[in-house]
Amino acid sequence: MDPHLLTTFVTVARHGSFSAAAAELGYTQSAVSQQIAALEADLGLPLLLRRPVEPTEAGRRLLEHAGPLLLRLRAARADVLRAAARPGHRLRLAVTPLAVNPVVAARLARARAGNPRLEVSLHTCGRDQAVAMVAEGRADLGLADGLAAPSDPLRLLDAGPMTAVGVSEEELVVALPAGHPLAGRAALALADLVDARWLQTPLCPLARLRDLVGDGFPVGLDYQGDNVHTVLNLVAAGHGLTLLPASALSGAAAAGLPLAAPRLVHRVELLHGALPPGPAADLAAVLSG
Amino acid sequence: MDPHLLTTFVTVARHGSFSAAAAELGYTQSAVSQQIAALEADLGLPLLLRRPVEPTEAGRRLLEHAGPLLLRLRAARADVLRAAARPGHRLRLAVTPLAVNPVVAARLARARAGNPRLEVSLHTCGRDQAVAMVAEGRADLGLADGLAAPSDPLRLLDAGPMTAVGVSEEELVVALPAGHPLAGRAALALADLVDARWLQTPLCPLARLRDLVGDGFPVGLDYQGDNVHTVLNLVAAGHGLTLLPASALSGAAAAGLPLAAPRLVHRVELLHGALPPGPAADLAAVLSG
DNA sequence: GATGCTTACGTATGACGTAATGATT
DNA sequence: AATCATTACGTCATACGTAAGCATC
Repeated sequence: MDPHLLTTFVTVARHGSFSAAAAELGYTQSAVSQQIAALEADLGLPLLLRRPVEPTEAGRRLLEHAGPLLLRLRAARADVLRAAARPGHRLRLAVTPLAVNPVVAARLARARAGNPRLEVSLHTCGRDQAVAMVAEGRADLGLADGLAAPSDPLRLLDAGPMTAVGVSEEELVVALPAGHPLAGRAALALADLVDARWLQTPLCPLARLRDLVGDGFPVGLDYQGDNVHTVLNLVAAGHGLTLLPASALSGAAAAGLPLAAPRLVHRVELLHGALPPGPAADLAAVLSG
Repeated sequence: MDPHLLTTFVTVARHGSFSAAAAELGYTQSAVSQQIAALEADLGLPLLLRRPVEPTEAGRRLLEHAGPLLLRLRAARADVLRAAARPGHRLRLAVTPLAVNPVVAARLARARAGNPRLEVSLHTCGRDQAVAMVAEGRADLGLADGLAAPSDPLRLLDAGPMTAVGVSEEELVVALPAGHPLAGRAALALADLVDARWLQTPLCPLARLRDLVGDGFPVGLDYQGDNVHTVLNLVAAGHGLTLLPASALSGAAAAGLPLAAPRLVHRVELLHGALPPGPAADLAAVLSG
């Protein structure tokens, strides 16, 4: 169960080919073959079917473990090195699309005003990627957002010991077309909307909604993108409903109605590993309020 | 960052001695010295101070990562092997002290009645140990209990992909001496008790309580044991209060008052890894109701 | 017959043990 | 002086590359 062999295994499984994996990893075909053979001998089980190359049942289980395992290994190394590295003025933040809300943006401005030498760059990415970037040291801080019950933490990918502190919790609103039959109400209960058509977007994943509330929420349209204006235009055109933080709807093409029950909020959390005193720690302190 | 070297590192750190670690691991002193040197060279940092042998700051960070990492590695291996192993009739359950409540015990009886060949053994241990035992395949199923908000999952140690399903949620009561000034009330709010003295026990860890409710809950007495009768006698004698599932107080020396707010429950979860069809899967199905 | 995985074999790297060296109490 | 970690060196295992073999499309 050498991580080296595990890396090779996941690469082979991803490509469905020994030779392609060998090319990516800088090995010969033969070496990859030997590594897979060694892993299979170690476990006493075949992990891959050949021709076509695809994982066996045991292989699929191992794949489920291998990804997180290798991530944590990289995270451990990065965390140790980061704790020892001398802090700089250039800070990279990994942010999810809706994490930079007015509260966060204002705090960021305050931090920059307090330290003019600070150079900040924001990199938008998905939630798991943000966690991975912080864990692996490719970002100094992370800001991740998501749906949660009030004062409940987000369920983030576990990449080992990492700090996650709540930064803001904001009201969620149901975005729906201006002419929608329910658009006149003062507030909406999610229970009344389980049978409506919903947008499936990374900004409001229906799987998470079902997880929190229960079954239902049929998919009206799947939008693989994180542009709020696009989402609102899709909502306005009747493709489906979605949930957004209230601040994301200012001057929008769609109506936004507060969510009555069950009570859910849009939560933003700040992520970071070990932070030696320095600009990164200062920024983290300002952002977490 | 070879797991091999990581294992050696944690062993050395635990013993505070290269030679003792070498003896435990079956290496020579020299080999251990070389392994630590290799790890330090790989990271470019000293991890241990010598004479006396104790971790540096970087070493402490690595230690935090190494334990869970090695656990997940063993868990991955165990999970793959378990999925392939032929199921037997002897099932080992890792259970935390309060996990076997009347509901669980009744379901276990039902399962045994339904399959007379079933041989079950229960092994009591702490929560993290229970997770580790299931993850590493030293137990077929696990039953873990803890405090949680209603229908919230327990926060268990993450040892990789593992199934955790709720089995029972039960009312919590505040155990207090029969003559206590509050003992006459119908129910109690936790907020009224943050300044009372509390028992610190594995059955009701105050850290978890503070995590869920807020600061306070000063320690009256620390009891390192899991015997409910002992706890109730300590409560009756006025050493401090504690929370227990209602069913644990039948015929007790202390009074038990229902908890009004904030609403917390005693939750039991069933843990298992990959379960091929067989007695283990059948038992899991019965236990999860 | 071409493509792609496996096997055989030679080489080189490195991991451990023995034994000598050095440091600390 | 005794204890314990480090360094030096010899040996053995193993991991990779080259090249030949073999199965599948």
